[in-house]
Amino acid sequence: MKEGPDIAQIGALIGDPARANMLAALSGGKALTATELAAVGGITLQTASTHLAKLEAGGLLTQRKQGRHRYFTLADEATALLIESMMGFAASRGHLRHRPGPKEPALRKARICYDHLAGDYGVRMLDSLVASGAIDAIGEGLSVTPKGESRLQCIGIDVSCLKSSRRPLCRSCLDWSERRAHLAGSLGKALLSTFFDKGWARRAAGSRSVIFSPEGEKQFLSLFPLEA
Amino acid sequence: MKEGPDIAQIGALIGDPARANMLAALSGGKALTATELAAVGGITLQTASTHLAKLEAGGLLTQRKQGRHRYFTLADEATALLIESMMGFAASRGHLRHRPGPKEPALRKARICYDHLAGDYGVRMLDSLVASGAIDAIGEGLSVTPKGESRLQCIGIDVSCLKSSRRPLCRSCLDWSERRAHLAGSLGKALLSTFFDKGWARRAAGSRSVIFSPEGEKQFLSLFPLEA
DNA sequence: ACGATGCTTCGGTTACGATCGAAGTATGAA
DNA sequence: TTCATACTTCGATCGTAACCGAAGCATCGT
Repeated sequence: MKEGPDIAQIGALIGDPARANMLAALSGGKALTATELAAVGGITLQTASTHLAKLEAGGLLTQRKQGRHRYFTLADEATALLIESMMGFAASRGHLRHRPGPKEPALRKARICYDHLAGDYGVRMLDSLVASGAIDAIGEGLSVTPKGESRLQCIGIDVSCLKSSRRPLCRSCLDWSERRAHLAGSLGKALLSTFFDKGWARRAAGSRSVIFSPEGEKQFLSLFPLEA
Repeated sequence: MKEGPDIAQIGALIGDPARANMLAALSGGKALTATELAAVGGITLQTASTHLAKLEAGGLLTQRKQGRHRYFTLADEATALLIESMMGFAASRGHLRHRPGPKEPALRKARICYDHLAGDYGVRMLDSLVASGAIDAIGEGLSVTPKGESRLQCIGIDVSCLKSSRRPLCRSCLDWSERRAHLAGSLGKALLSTFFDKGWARRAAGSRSVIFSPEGEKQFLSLFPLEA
């Protein structure tokens, strides 16, 4: 049976706890240094260095050096999607990292997934966009309606401009905490950046959580109401 | 960093070569016995037994005993999708199982992916269905048009009947050999069974290849022509 | 030039898990 | 009952890879 691609290699790469923690941290979309990644992996810098070298050789990471720092990021969106889909799968099988206790409620509420909004708020946003007819959900796919295009324009997002990029405009991404889809793709990214720009939300310090300001939360909830 | 689901566990499960080979074999959709799986993994029966126990405990497999045999299958479609998406990812990073030589051309041409058709022919089928207007491809999603529904009726597939099942009708599945989408979901399954029923094609003995008869190939190609 | 910081490489230890031989259990056939 | 097949469990071996201490580069600040 020497046919087909080798799943075992990438499986083994993701299969080490230290590496898995690093990848999960990087799926927050931010570039991190080797030292930071060593911390999230719970290992020393030397060990982290060898791990990172393996991940890079395996095509999961890219690094760029900047001064005396080395910043690591996930290789591309496909890698981020793989990590996130494995998280969804693991959650569905009850493989939780420690105890299934209360966990981080803030993380379930709103967090970053690569470059877009996930968690309860991410799912709510997509639900609301679909319910109001701004996005068409056909089968597994999503597309922006003309109505939605003008509505997004009001929020300050130029959809036609996003369309010209090579990256898909809308993509649905399975949310591991909600087990439902939220909005990814360039539109998902644009929406989240808009929230940041308007000061409605900000990233938490050392985590993937997204924290809304009281005013931002009010705006967000009125902009994306739950269907009646 | 004790947040979120544990990717490392399933990563490690898939990360062992013997287990990965077993899973790849099972993603052919057929139930296999422990002895058969030991063969594809290249290990003894005892070792295979412990591997299979781990995979089952991890929620990747289910077994049902039948007489003195034990038949193993992938736990569900989500598992099959995960395996296949990892294959796609591995292929995109050039992780091939041995040498990237000529490989199995039959496997690239047509093979089973869980329960539907993949490979060159699988991709061609979806392309043709989209080009002829039988299936709408919106963003990442697929849906059958009224026109397509009547056309499929002629082949002998009752779409409205398939719609009533809980499983999604159309789903696109990334093909690792072609690096393009082919048709999965209940419609993909129905199409492949139809080909089998009509005697157009059959499964190869110990492989995931699908072999078309000369007559079946002719019918298939005329039914799903390439766009001009 | 000097030390400090960020990271890699080397060497050696350690631990985990994959592996198989042998023995044990279950089902079916004679 | 007896033997054969299909599989699991036990026990022991062995190899690999994760790990860290220490030393080696590279870059920056002063």
